[in-house]
Amino acid sequence: MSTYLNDLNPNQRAAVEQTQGPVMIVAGAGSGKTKVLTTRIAHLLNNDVDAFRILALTFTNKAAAEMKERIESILGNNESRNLYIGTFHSIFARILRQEAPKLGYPSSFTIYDSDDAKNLIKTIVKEFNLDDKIYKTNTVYGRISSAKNALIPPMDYIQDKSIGSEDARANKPMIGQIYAEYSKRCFRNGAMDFDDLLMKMYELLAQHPDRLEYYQQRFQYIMIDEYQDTNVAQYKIVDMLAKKHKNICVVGDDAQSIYSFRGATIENILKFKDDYENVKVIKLEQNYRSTKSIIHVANQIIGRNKNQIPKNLWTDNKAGDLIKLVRTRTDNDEGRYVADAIKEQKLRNHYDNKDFAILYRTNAQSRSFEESLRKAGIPYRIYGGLSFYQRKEVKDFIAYLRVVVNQRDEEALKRIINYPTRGIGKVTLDRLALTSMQNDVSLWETIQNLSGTNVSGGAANSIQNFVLMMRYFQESLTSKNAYELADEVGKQSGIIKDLYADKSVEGMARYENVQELLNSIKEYVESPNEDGEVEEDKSLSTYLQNITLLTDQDNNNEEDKNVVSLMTIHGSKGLEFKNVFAVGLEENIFPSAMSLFDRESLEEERRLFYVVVTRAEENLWITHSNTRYRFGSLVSNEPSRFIDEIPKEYVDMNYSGGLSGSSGGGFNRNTNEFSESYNKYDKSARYGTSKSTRKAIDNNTSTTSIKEQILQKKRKEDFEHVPAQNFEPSDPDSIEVGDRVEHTKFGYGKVVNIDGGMHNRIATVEFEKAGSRRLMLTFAKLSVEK
DNA sequence: CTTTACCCACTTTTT
DNA sequence: GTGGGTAAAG
Repeated sequence: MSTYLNDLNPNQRAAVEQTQGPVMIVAGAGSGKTKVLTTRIAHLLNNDVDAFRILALTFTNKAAAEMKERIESILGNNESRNLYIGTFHSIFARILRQEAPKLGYPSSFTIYDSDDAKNLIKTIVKEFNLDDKIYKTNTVYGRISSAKNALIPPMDYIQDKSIGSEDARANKPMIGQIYAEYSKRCFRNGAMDFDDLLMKMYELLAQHPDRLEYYQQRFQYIMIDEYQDTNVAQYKIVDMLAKKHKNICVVGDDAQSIYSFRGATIENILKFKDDYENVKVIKLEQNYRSTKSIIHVANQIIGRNKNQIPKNLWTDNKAGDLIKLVRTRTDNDEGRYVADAIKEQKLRNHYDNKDFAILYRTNAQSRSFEESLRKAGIPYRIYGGLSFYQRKEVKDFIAYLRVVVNQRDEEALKRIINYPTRGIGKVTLDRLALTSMQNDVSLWETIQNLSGTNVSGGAANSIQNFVLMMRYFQESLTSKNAYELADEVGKQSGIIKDLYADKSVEGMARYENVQELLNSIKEYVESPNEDGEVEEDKSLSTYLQNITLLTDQDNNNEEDKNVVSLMTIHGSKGLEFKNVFAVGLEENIFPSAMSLFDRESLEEERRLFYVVVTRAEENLWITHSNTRYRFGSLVSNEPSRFIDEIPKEYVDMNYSGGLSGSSGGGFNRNTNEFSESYNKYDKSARYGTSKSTRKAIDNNTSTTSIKEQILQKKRKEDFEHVPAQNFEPSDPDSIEVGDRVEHTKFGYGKVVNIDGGMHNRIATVEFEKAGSRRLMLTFAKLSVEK
């Protein structure tokens, strides 16, 4: 008998062993959800279920990769190769490649990312002679995307009265027409966008009963991670697939639903029980990740939300430290503070770089942290943001490859037809576009034969040469592997030469990026297939199919492992870190300015706050800055309302001790702003504590030690030092053991020891009232008594 | 036709 | 502060 079941608690084990019938697992943060899912799959395999019969869907590549890895390590063999584990998008893309002809698409269809999609929309808006101030690309794209995620095709969209009046009210009555044209063009270009991967999958199953039958039969066991984040399309597809065998297991946590902007509807998890008969509901409520303090704070926060499934998250872990609250003066100070704190923690508690994460609400906030970490010599990695494949030079190069594989891919063709510049300018392109539109053919077809166009002379000549070159590439498509062909493209097209010629810093970086792309293609060609597909095909087309849905974070270099992680809170879902810095806790940033108007989106922001708090295993810092640069100008933001929602007895305002002083850090109790917001909080405190969270506190056996901490903190606060009027910090390098020093907050004391290196000297100071403290001299602001 | 110089809109969050 | 788009200059 296998031992893997013994590692599970009773509820986890029940979830694993309940393999038949519909199961809903409500899994709180850190309750071992991934462990349950992976063990469950291993258990199925162990009980003679064929890997081919199992489908497991996740939302991110990261989650899918982790599941695969963990199943392999449980099984100790590569039986998992035949499993279908992946994101909704990548699994459906794989199926759609095989079924493409049924839908009229080529199996080598291109996948448009949102940039491609937006460019196409922009083109259409222009062709329709619409005002792009009214028909903003992002808005139109958003409308189309939501329609697709709700499985509304263009004709239904146009005919739907309520949608029509909604668009009319917004003064955008033509969106339906744009949507129709957009779909037509995607189809003609042999391209699907992200949303099509869902919608076309649905159409395949809905319109082809034999395919539905086939996939129902094939996927007898279906598991879905993060079910609270599914949208209507995902829901419908899964529902159809599972209808026959009804062995469907969904895992989710309504408290962590943070993707409604992408069409996710919390309804799906709430109504699951109505969709199937005899649904087994299993709750996982024991948290194995975080300290009691963190869990308590998290429960308090989420307790403020109205809409939720009642649950009681608890932990047996130690009480842990209080939440460290830090205010800084500027965003750069915030960056510096975090870098210094990481340095200090590493020295003091022997943490590795990988034990730290800096989590922010928007990608744009990463800059100040990048800068400070670089200066401090701390290695880091930014996840998300502009991924490698989205960089202009990489996209340009890939555009060549895309056209070689699929000539109809018009977005790619437009990128490269005059890159590097070959004398095919705007006027020429406009003429070509016009002819294409009149004849209703693709741009590629138009440029095959220029006789019907009014393009001539140098431009016509260039186009002919371009066409010849692309045809030449296409001829090698089957004879050359991906790397050989890509290398050829780089050289013949002139891209490499063009990039090499630019000797500026950015230009060199671009050149290196393209070289890196070529390297990765080479690696792809030389590495064995681990996809589970039995294909030794290393052609360019298979390569492209493999990368389009890879956003980033796939290059898990060993050397990259022990680094500080920077990412958005959305990106951090499912991950855990010993030390978490939740940064930029300011009104208009977090909660986002967009969310302040209605309760629902504010609650979603609060769930997001819940997510970031529950990422932390041991220590959680919450930082915010008085001022920061946004859109290039200085703005000042109020502290986030979420800060007030943390029970104040769990907050250590003095944590930043050494940082207090003019450079900010911690709450200065002389500014009454903070106590005001606390008074506000006190009045509403009762409403904040739900029954379930209160129970969690009562169950908390070692609250005493937390109380003890709170008492200690109170004692610390009992003294108040007013610095001398002429207080001026001394040069940190001049401070020696034995000096009598004054600190702005801790008062007078004596330096008893100094350790640490040249630029991060740490002094141990015995203060008369504040006791013994270890302070980093670079920012402690100590004045030596003469 | 290409390069340069300004202007603007941009910041939620992801596949 | 950036990147893309447009208008004028080369």
